[in-house]
Amino acid sequence: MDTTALANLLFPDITKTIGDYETIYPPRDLPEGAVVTRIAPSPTGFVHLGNLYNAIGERLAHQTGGVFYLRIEDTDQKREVEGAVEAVIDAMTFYGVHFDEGATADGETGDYGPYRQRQRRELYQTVAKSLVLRGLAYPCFCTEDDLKAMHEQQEAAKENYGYYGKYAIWRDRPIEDIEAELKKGTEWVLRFRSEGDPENMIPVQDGIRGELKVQENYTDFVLLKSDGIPTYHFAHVCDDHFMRTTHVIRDESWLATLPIHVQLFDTLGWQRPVYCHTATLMKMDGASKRKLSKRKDPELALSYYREAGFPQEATWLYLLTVLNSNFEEWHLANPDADSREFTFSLEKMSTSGALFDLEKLDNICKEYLSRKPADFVYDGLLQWAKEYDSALADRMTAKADFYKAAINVGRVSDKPRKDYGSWSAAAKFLAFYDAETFVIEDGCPENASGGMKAEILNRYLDTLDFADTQEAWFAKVKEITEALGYAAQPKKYKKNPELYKGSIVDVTNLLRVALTGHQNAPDIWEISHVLGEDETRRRLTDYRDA
RNA sequence: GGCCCGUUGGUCAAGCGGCUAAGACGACGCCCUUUCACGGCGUAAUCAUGGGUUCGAUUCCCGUACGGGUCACCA
Repeated sequence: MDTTALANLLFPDITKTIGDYETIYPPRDLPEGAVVTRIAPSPTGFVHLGNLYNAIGERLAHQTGGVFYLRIEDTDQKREVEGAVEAVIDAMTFYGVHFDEGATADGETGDYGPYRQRQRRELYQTVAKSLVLRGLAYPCFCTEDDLKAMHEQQEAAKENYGYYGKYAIWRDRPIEDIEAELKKGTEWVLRFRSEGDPENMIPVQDGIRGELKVQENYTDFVLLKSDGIPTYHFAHVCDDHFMRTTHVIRDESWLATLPIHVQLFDTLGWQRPVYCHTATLMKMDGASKRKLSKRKDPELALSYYREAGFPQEATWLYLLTVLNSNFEEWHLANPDADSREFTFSLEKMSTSGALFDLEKLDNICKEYLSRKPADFVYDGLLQWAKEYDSALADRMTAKADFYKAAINVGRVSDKPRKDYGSWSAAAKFLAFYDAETFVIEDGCPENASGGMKAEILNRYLDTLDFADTQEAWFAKVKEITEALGYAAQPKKYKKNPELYKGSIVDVTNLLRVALTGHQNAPDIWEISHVLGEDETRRRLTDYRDA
């Protein structure tokens, strides 16, 4: 076979060589050990948790004086959605992920571009042509139906699926046949001519998993699709070589095609990057685990967390505890330190698929928010509200001091409350403070309902004096409690329930429901002072008369 | 079906040949407490399984089971 003739037949317009590109994209001038990595999403409009998960590469890159960039894998035009690139950048920016180079909303920055694969067509074709020249690639004119029939045949014969051996019908065709098809205008793909033997096991060093042994690839996989655009496999190898990527961090589902990638790097004589295959986040489905699914699981979408309003930094705290097994310990020892001060290491990454634990996320967020000053919480909530609850945003803006005071209840203490872990939960929790959103949600405690309700509230209203200190106020509550036949100490009531109508818990909970609509709410005295005397009296009276 | 990856308590996990097998979340119990919280203390684990290697395996090797992933001109 005259490979030069074939190469020119297939790629008449390609005049550059691989060597030219080596000059265009020289090795990066970086310190020893610097990590160059990236995230490489496809612009489907769906930004998922995994994208953020793999953005952990940023920390690795910046911690070593390396580079973190964004590449857009838009080789599948069918799946592309308008505005998807902006969505990725927006989501990453929201979570504080910073790119040193790569695609931007309206263009790109950096010397190793273009960073959108479809704009790198010439580069891929140049590499493809060189492979044809070396006799390592050839055109295949099979139709989709041909391939389907082949697959069925293999299934029936219980043979391995794929384009190989006797099934690789275009592998050794004479150039005349190829020319004839080309003349007819038949669509073709470019396939890699694999010399691999499935008996050979290739050792691959994985940055997370250690030494892996993969079977050598024996199928003639597709390099270039019929539209001349590369498959993921080919684009990945060309790009990560010429963009001088040192570490490829990606989901473990790519482990299955690792043999192809390794084979490509090796035959092109390029140094393989360090592959780092992360474990897939799982979810419980009935009794079994399964991969988080785009269709079934809303929590796979990154927007889910933003909408729910989990604070960005706290979301990272959770992700980091899942990603790096020694992070949690570090964070416990340095609760106020920025998570970026933590030295991230690949070796500490988990290799088995973890169940995504929303409960723990919530707990981490609660802990995080409880340590923040009221102003911070106010700002965060307001920002969230502007996007997802404009009515709340308006109220917060109109009554900023009031909302700050409400947020501050139970906060200034060495044991701050942990009432909410997300902005949406905060919005719900704080609703009772504002007269505009106040509703009674819980019932009155049993021992205080009926006849005693009005009695208790009347007595309380009579003695209520906003000038009282918290101590004086509580002394009065106790007086009322005892005067009406309730035990001032819950313990006493527990011991002799027959001696009392109930305990102080019933009395205070009644007040709590009247003022907040809930049996679970912070300190009554503090709340009252946020509400002000008029509103406090109004609520107590309304509840008495209800 | 082929190939690949994984398997320590309900969940996340530490452990990298010798330990009473950390810690966190959740659960439960107790305590603190003038209410709601917060907090403190405590309870619960035959490291999937069989066989090696070794004086000694949760840790190393092989098999089995189970779980997951992947076998496209999608990434």
